[in-house]
Amino acid sequence: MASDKATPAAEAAERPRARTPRGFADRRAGELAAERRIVEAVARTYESYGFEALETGAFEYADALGKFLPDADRPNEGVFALRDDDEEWMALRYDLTAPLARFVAQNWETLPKPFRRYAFGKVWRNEKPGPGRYREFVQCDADTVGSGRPEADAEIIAMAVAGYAAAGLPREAYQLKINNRKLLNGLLTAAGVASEGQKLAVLRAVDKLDRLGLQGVKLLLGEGRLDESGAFTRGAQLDHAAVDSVLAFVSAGAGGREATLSRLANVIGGSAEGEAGLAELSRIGAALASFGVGEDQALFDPSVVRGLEYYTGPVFEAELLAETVDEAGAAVRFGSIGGGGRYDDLVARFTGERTPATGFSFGVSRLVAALAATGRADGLAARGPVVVIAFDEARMADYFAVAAELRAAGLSAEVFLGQAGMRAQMRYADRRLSPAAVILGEDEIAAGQVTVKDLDLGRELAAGVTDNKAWREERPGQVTAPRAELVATVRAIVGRAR
RNA sequence: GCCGCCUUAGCUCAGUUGGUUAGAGCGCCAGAUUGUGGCUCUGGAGGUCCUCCGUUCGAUCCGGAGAGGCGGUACCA
Repeated sequence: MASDKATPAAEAAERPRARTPRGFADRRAGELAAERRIVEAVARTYESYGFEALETGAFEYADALGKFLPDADRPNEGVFALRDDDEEWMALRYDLTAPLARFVAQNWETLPKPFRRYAFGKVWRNEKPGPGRYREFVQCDADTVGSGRPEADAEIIAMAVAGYAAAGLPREAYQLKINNRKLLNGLLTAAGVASEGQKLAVLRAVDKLDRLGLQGVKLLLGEGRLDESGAFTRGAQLDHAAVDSVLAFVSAGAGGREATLSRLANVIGGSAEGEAGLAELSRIGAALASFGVGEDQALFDPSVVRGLEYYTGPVFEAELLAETVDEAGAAVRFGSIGGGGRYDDLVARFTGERTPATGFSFGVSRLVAALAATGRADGLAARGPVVVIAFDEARMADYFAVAAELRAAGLSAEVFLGQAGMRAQMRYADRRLSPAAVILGEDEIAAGQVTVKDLDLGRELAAGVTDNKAWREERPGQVTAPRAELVATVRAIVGRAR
């Protein structure tokens, strides 16, 4: 502390501004509880399918994440990176799949194969944040490494569906769409598109189908598209015949899985790769049926492509269907609440050996937001503890004894530790959404009693009360019992709270 | 990254044609009510008017640059 007084303005200028970093969010008890419920439910589901838990560190060496980092101050965009003591670039993981590939490569010899694991945790992306789009969020992944069978893909899909159910998402609220990269690849090859860059541009164009519609995608497949802001996006430069066959392909969805498959067979142009993709989807479909996954939950949709380049075959995406609006009444699109696919080349980056792998990533943070928006986050506000009113400085020991007694009985309880009158303490308990307050004043102590107030009952009755004096004198939901019956009395009241 | 709009109290927003004490509603704190949540009434606290530079006797207001937010677009291994 400086002894001479700085001017108030100078002092203020030195103070840091209290603010959350861009794209990061503070999350409070209610949201955390909802998230924990979801993660636990999903983890239990994955374990019931025989997947084991795995945790890896938040940082990975940047080369393990597949980033090429030049000797510049700033490594590639998209990740948060820093240089370790030994000059090695380390980066916060941007998903849970790349760390898995690293782990599998490192421990391949000793792992039971196929290796099936689930993992949950935070991932970080250094990207432009937006509504429902953060730079730090939680994912829950399940992957099977070492099995190329389509049944492994089907199992992952069935598990994802079971996970959403366990998380409390109603089945009509979302759809899981399945496609195979091999179909479009084969179609493009048959149409004479050889360049990888062009194929990638086609994938990007198809990815925008939900936003731009068939017309927009048509432009992006050909010359390019001029958007409302005046910016021009160069297209994939396909010729008319190729554009038409891609559009026919992405429009071949809808209907049951079998129907979609037979429709796709007519539009993929008869390439070997396309046929292989079709055969895989057919086996996935058969397996899904035996897993009991309904046609309305998981369907084949040729318009699903997924952005990640490393997918080599089947790709999946879970999309929230429910229409939701924000506080201002504007429509909110949550986009995908999970996705995944087969990535047979990822482990090979480390080992040089092609290792089949498939997995699904569950967007936990998105799902919490989605459940809240669909009004299914039953009370995102967390319930508070039983509050023991601190009446008298000299009696603090009694209050702590009451709280300890309640805790020993398995109830959450706390003694009010601020400096405030009883009115403010009641208001505190009200705001914490506490189910009950324990009042132990001079009168109660003298009489060997304790007063317990049912705050939920008061909350219900408060709406109809117009006179404060009457409200106070009625003391709704308040009971005074012998001190020895404290726990039973509180329990009777708390038991009624949700 | 690029384009457009925006930034005044904790929140939602007025306002100042450049001038001395910048406002409202809600929220917050206290009292009315020596020991009781809501309503009502009374009082109170809370602002570098996003930041820096420039123009000016004087800038929250005008000009420039930057930051942050929102929307669109691109990218997303």
